[in-house]
Amino acid sequence: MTGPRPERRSALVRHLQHAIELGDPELAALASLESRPQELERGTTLVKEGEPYTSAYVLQAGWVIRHKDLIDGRRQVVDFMIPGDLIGVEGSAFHIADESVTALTVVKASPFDPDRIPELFRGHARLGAALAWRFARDRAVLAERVMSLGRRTAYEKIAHVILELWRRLQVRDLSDNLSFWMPASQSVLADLLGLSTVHVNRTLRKMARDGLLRKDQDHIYILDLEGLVRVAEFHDAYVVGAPVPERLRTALTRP
Amino acid sequence: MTGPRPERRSALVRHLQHAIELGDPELAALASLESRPQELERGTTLVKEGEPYTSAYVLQAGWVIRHKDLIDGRRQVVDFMIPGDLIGVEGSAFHIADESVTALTVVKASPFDPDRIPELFRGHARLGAALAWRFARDRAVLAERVMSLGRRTAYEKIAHVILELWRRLQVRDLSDNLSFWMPASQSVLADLLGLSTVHVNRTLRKMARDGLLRKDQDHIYILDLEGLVRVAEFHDAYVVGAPVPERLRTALTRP
DNA sequence: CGTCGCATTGATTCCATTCAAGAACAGTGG
DNA sequence: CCACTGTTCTTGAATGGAATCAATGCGACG
Repeated sequence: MTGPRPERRSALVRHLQHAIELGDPELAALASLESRPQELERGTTLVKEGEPYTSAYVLQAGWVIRHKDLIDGRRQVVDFMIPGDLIGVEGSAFHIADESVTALTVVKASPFDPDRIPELFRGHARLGAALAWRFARDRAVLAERVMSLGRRTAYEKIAHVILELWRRLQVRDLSDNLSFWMPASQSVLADLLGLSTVHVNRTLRKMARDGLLRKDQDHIYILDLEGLVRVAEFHDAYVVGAPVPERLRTALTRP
Repeated sequence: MTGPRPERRSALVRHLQHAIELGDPELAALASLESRPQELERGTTLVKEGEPYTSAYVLQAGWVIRHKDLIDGRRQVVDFMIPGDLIGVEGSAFHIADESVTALTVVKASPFDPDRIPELFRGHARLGAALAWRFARDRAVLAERVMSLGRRTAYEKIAHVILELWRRLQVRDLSDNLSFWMPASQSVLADLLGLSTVHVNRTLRKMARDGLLRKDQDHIYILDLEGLVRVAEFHDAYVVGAPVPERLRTALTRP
């Protein structure tokens, strides 16, 4: 209801800690990444496809998209990034960016040097593990997106992303009960789901008529959770909200 | 030309070493994963969506697919896995599998206990880094698949996967010059690209007429590499074949 | 108050699907 | 060695889901 809301404690720490138990040295290392957030205006390009990675960021507030573009203008949004996400960490593993990253809203982000990542790996095995877990989780989300793009109908696609976003936000305490701030236009949604804007509009309308969900300027209201889950065949348990196996969570606690 | 070909040295070691310099202890640890390969017949399910992970494997020979299925039978192939890939490592990070893994051919695979992964992380930071790099690279490949599924035409989709596979195989010495063993039927290809079998067939035909590529029972022959690259807007440099930044490759060499 | 981005709706077109059915193989067993 | 059977590949015809083209409404903003 309230638009972007400031987090109390660090969303980054909170969700990495969900995966791996972190000790004081790790927390200190992370804290140093989160200093001096910059404010970036909507539309700012943080990473540009085809160019070298420059800075990396911890996203503190606002939404950002990863996207790829074809020369003739076709655009594919690969994923949304929400507060707590790391932008441009891949810079530690690749020279050249394979996706662009663009601010969808005004954004607060703490820049840091991606060259420090390997250093973190060396000094803090637990952070390395947490980061690997994170990459694996991202991969799982993308695999689900592939399923949507390849085999789901427009109606099912929309149902599925909405549920996915809802859960991702919920895990970070960024959603109200059955509604959340969603600053993506129908056209952005279209580019995420491989549809045309017009068709997204029509489908959204239909879903509202069917009493499943409603979307206004920048909020989503889930009207029939059960219904959406059924339509989308949404299985949350083993992706977004999956608990991390104990053996991994604590395996590195005593080095 | 020759069907599946046995690798001289371990494909797993070869490609992890591409990312991170490994020392003797790491090599020893990996060697222990690659013992006693089992032979599995075509169609064997190694991992089943919705069920707990059991064993993990190092794929030694043959092709395997990761796929997801909807209740009404629609199927999406998420990715191919080729010799040197690790099957079911996610088992260390998740309880329940979100994808099925099925053998597309007769397969040789070395089973190992996924619970050993966290242990590897602790004992060998470099392996942890290599694994993280691997997840990141998988994610990049999937992002490119998302682009294909969302915004490319059938013609472009096929051109793109073929090039992607060609490069992935090449990096592991599994392709001949401009042709490679490709044991996926048109129907599997269709499920990968979000198309119908019929349309894959027609498009493949057209691409052959246009002199771009030819596919027979289980081989792909690239006839016009330049042409394919142009059609697909294929940028290899920053995904499959990307060199790993020196700072990461060697960052952990002296702990 | 005009402009610009976003949402909405109608009309038309098209890429890809579905349905159908025959051909080409590969593997199996008599 | 050859019928028998089951995939996989091919091609034609009809249908359909989503795209494109086009036009209007509407709220935010300088």
